[in-house]
Amino acid sequence: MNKAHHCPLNYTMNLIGTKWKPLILFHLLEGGLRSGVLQKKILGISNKMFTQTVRQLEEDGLITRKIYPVVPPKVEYQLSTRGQSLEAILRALDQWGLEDCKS
Amino acid sequence: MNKAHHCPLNYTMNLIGTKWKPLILFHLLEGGLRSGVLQKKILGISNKMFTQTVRQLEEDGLITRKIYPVVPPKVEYQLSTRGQSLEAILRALDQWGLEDCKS
DNA sequence: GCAATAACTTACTAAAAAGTAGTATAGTTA
DNA sequence: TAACTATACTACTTTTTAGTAAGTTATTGC
Repeated sequence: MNKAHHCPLNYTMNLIGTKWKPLILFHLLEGGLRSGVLQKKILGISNKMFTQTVRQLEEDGLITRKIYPVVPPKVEYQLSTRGQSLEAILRALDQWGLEDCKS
Repeated sequence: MNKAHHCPLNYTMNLIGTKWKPLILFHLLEGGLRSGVLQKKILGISNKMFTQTVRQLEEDGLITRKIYPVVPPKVEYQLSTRGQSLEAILRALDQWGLEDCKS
């Protein structure tokens, strides 16, 4: 918590209110993924934004990063407990978009 | 819909995934508010960002704007039906922040 | 006729987020 | 020994978002 928040919503949005964060979290809902596989699922993301975003998510404790000491590198990301606790919200946001599109 | 979305979540975030939009919507959940009153509730927002954001929300059909032809001006904002449909999500985001803060 | 009012606009600047392209790593395989 | 691999980093530029400060409006009340 590095900023004052008069409203918890504000706090939440500072954590996940960016273009790519919710998308990455969403794609990890079904389980951990290897870095390259996850990145390919996020259509349109640049390589830079991908690593930058997963780094922030890791710093904020929303995902974990497991490094296998092999060559070429192997890295797996998965939701932390804290990240998992966003599941209902992520699915609700997705569902809302799905239904709203119809109109 | 001005952008391609491979995932409805993406669509939703393009609508409300900014610093101020969710906050403004959230403060309208309890009912319509006069412009000045609403703005004072959003601590830290600049006058420019306030009008700019409510304009976008209106364009996107998430809030309505009622103008009373008096002097000095009187304007009231309230959630549209589409905006109301975000209620569960807004409250969930707020609630999540509240509980996450504890840790 | 001049200040006060509430909502809004505009020109300008600053900061944050995102994109592009190139580079590093270090074993493995050809 | 040179290309290949998956992951990540860096410098640089562009785009988007946000902030500051000033101005506009049209009536009311002094």
